Amino acid sequence: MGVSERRIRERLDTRQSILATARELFLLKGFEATTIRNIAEKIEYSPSTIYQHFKDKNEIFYTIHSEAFAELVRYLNASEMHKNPMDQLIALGQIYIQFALENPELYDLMFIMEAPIDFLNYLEDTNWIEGKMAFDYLKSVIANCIQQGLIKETDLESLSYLIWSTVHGLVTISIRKRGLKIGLSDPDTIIQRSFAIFSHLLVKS
Amino acid sequence: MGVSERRIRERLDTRQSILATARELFLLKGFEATTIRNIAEKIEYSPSTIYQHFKDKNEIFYTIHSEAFAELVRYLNASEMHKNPMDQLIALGQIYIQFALENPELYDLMFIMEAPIDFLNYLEDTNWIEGKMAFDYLKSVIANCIQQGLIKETDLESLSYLIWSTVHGLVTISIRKRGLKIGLSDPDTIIQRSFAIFSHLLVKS
DNA sequence: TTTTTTAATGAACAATGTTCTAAAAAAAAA
DNA sequence: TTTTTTTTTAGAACATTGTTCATTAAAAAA
Repeated sequence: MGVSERRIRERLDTRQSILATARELFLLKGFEATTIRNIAEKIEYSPSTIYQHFKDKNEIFYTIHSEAFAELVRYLNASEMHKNPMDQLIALGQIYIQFALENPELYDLMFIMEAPIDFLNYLEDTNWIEGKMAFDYLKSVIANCIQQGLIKETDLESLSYLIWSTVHGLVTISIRKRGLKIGLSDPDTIIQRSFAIFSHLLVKS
Repeated sequence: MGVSERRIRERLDTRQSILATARELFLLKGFEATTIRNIAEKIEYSPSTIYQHFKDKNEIFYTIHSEAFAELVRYLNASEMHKNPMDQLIALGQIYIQFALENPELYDLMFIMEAPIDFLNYLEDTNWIEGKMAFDYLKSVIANCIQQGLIKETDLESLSYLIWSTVHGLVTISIRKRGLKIGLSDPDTIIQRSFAIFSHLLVKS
């Protein structure tokens, strides 16, 4: 009797609709303004039902954060068209920036906001696998560059952290609204130009 | 009759005690957990009294943010012991990082949190003078480097934005707890090493 | 049909930022 | 000194928030 299968399916459906609604509201109005009651109203359930699917608000946004990482990976995969690892590394940076500028709210959730990390801490989980995997991927590309003598640097971890930090810094100044407020012309343009300078520094090294 | 002077002085005193208490609680428990009622209780006034001195919570934290910038400037001034502008630039980066690691909550407030910028937006003020002045200072040092031929780069603004972004990225990954969670050994050490690599890239360019 | 399991709800709680009206205190005027 | 005016302070109240818990409704199993 496929009855229990149907119930599992139904449970998954409401779970998905919670996530979809949460994401929609989040992209529209931000984290704080996305309330449990708001989500509940939209999916036509009571607020308490949501707590049958998620421990708390943090878990909802941890889940959205995880899905966003899957999207980032889809973006980054495009870098593999380059056979030269140095070209791939530059492409990686550009795509990362592109993702952040096209999805500023999601980027914020993934790399700035506290909610997802708070949920990990609740789980007493010291491993942020989504971030770890992305960073490991970056490291592997940089390792290829070093191996082929395109970059002269032995400290793989520090160099990878530097490169990640640089693109992260470029986009977060803009995302957290510090760029516009100091009279920079166009945020996107200056980010691109700055990254171009950084690329040259790396290639020439 | 110095009575009105005394009253002005008293007003300033309670204002200062609000700020001191807000800062203390903020450093101890963070932004959200620092409530108006909490502050009021500590200074032995009612919550509504606080609203006679500040429009809202954002203004309180905008003010703390401004004071923190004064502290950052005190840190950065130490860089002027270097006569060579390239040395000064490197020192500037190191001191900036030092400030961020020694005052992570304040750095967060200054460069990541939304409260201060929200207050500026409420004022319809498009100018973030604290940030603008700090960035202009950085630009002037970099301009000296370019002028003396120590850096070959004509786009002053983009280069300055790159350098700021890099140190900002280095420290914010750590401050927003993304560093520990990907299995990096010691956050402070890797930040220092990454900045050293970046310095070399800059100097060699 | 009855029992058991599951799902969903509504009311309630404690806490938040903020506002508004009334009271208390202080200063100024008479 | 007494009265009036101004300034400060307080207290209650409002609308929201995340979250919990006892109860009800619904569905499945017996």
